[in-house]
Amino acid sequence: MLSDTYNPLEIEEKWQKSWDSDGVFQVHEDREKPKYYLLEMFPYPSGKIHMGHVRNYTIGDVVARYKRMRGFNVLHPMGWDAFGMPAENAAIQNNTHPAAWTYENIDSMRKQLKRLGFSYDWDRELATCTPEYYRWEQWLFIRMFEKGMVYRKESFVNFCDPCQTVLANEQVEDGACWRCGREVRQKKLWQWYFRITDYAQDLLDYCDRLPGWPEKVTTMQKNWIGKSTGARIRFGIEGREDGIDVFTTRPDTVCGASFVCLAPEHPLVTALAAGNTQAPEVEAFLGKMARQERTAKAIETAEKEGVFTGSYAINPVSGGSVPIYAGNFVLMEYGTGAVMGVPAHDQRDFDFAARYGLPRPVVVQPAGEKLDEATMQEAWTGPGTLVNSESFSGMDNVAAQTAIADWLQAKNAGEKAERFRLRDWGISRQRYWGTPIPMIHCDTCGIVPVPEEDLPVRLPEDAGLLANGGSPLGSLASFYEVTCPKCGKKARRDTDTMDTFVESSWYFLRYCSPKEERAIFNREAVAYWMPVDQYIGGVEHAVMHLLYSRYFTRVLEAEGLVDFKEPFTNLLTQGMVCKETTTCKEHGFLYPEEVDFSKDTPICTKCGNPVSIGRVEKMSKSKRNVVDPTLLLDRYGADTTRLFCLFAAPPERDLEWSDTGVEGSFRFLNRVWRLALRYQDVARKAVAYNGELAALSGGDRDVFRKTHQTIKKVAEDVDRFHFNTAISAVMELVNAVFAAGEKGEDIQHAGVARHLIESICLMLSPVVPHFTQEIWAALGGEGALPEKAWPRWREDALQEDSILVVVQVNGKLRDRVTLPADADEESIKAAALAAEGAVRFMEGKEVKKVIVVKGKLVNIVVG
RNA sequence: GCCUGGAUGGCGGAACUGGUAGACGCAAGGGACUUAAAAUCCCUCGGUCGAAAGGCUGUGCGGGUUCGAUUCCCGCUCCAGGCACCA
Repeated sequence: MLSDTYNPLEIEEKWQKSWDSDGVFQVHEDREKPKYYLLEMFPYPSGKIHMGHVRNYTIGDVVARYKRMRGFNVLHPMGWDAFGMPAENAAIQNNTHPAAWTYENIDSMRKQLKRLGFSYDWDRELATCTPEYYRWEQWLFIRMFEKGMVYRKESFVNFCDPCQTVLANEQVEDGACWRCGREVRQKKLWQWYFRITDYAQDLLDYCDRLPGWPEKVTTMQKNWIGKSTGARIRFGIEGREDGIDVFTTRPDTVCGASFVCLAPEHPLVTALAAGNTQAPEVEAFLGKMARQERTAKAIETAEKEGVFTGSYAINPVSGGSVPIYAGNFVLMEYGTGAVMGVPAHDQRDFDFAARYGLPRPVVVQPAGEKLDEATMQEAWTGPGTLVNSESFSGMDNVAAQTAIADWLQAKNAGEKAERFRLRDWGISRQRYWGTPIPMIHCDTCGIVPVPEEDLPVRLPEDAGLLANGGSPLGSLASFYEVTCPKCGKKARRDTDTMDTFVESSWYFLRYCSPKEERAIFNREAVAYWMPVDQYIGGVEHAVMHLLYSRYFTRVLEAEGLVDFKEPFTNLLTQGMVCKETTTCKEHGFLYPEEVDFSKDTPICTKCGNPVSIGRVEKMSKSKRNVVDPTLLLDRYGADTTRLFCLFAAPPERDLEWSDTGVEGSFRFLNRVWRLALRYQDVARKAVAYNGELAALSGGDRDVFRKTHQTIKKVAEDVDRFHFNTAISAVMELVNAVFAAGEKGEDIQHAGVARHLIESICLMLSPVVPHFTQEIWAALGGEGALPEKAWPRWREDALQEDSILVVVQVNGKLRDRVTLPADADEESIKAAALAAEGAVRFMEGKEVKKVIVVKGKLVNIVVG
């Protein structure tokens, strides 16, 4: 029996316990059933779940439960992306240990997720900060090192001298340290890199073989990899034996080069300036560059500037001499770290030449136009015929690209070349809370990996964090003092940790056998479960995380550990949950509960100062524009919270949070509850009707038809992840039943009533599992609802008796006619031409054309 | 700056392959029930003209293709995400 009122908190706890003790969501490899691996991006354990998590995991849970009802053996795991900077920041702020802080957060977040009733197999839970997890990451790192997939090189980091610490890009605000506010400089450090560029071509090729991914994501990845074809051209240097290799996509314009520009870090810059009058200026420029932020955004928005090195380069085709500059718009990591400047045919070069008064010779003349160096307002980047280009003059510029590259190759001064924008993946972090890099530096033997039997290299738990945010590992002798595994002499352990993207690049494999102690994963388990059938997570991960995971899978494939290259067959990128930010002058970003919105101007509850309302942005802990779902859980329960998240917007769309509307979802559940109450007595004794529609009449017929139509619609909508419209469809069904009752056409047939309530329970069970289970049980339904089969619909029960045809005249709606469902085209046309509303607009005009869309619309064209 | 998306009533959204724009829900207004309130139920609800019937207009802006465009094409504007050390 159902209680008179819907009491979510009681019901939810009861069924969660019941499912838990029955092990309903535990899964094992089962060859009898088709497998389905559903994965949601695991969370960083920040302490509290936020609406973004609730949304992401609700979407995943609905799909997991739906697939299970459709007969799949569903793997649906959850865990924690537990290493990362916030733990260190919190540790400094609250004087706790990152580990203690992290594990506490995991405990409280696990509780919250459990309250939401997600169908996870909690036996598979993992946390990346445990030695059981990261030892396999270290093991893999060493294998990659042995295969040459890992190397070291010098590169720059943001460094704050007063704090003596490396800063993340996020920790640099307008070129200054977030902690002390002083200017940040670029410091060179030796760092570890993964050779992801080895796979650039393969990662690119497979972007077109991922039909289950949104095209926008593969497009973004293609652009990120950024393949370009062109040529490497070697310019000579006056007075020197060596030369400068430039990469260009426009070898056809080589004779139009009026300068060569090097990246500031290019090794030749100081060498070329040495001993000439430009030396001091070059030095000043490099000093300035060392203070400039190195994010792509900063580089590309900064004004193009450069400095003459005092040396000249020799054009290998024209033999001309051009000045060599160093410039802030040339990236050392891309191409060769040097470009040739062709102002007439490249806008960036045009701007640079304008600033430094460099000539801009025209070498490509477009058809029907005459470019003139003196009067050009912008670069010409289109096609044309080569001029002033030695023996290549008169040639079509596209043909010349190959011709010039071939010519250069013959002269040993260049060749055709491909370049990728993608750079190798730098993974060294000068931080504490991460996976220790399992390497030892020995003065005698060089770099030696930690022997496998010594893994894991554990993070020392007694390390006290430094107030400035620096890693304690570098000054913790008990950690770094080791003996060399090769020669036994004193050596130093690597004190850097890995980028946390490394952990998330293979966790999906570990879920298949999370407790495996002898290997990174159990190969049979991985062979059964992988690849992930459906991966769900925020769009913000469209490039980096997903690309790194694809790369890791390739590395493992090359190692022979897995036999597939792509980890995720289908991808759903959900939109972000956004909210406006609130800032107080004194206290910075404020949580919504720290703002008093009751006055005309919002007030900071800490100091009483007015609060300024900022842009609507992705909810994030650092911006504090987060909504705490526990408030909703306490008030409405998990089912209403889940229902609202799905109903508010389709998954791929961003969701601007508003508190209103949750009430409506709660109201809907209460409405369904009352519907169940109304029919429970008759339905409990009945068997669900499963006969022909034709055998029913009146309200029974309408309700039965509407129920089947709804079953069909909901299945179709869930299949394409349109949960909001699926829910709307059930709302319409419920409304129709109530409306029929109002009209005196209430359900008479007990079997139809039972079929209705059962169908609603089954259809809504992935969304509101506790609620539907309670009603199901009240009808006398046995067992766990999540284990039942998805309802089927009868084709004969979908048939309407009549159709509504819209009548347009010249594309404007003029009338509607109702016709028998089997009306043929001729009778539809005749009815439309006779429709009163249409006739008025046809008077005195000639009917030129009649377009009939069968069963839907007639458009009469008159003139 | 570059790459990728998005924009529809007061609000969230719907319209699946070009075919009734605004389903479903929120908010608002009116009514019923109630001593009253809550809950519930019913009605109205893009703008504009009109007493009504009905007309005109309307999917960020400007063009185009089409019998017909929220949907396709071209050119913009604004917003969001990513840009390699936030995750």
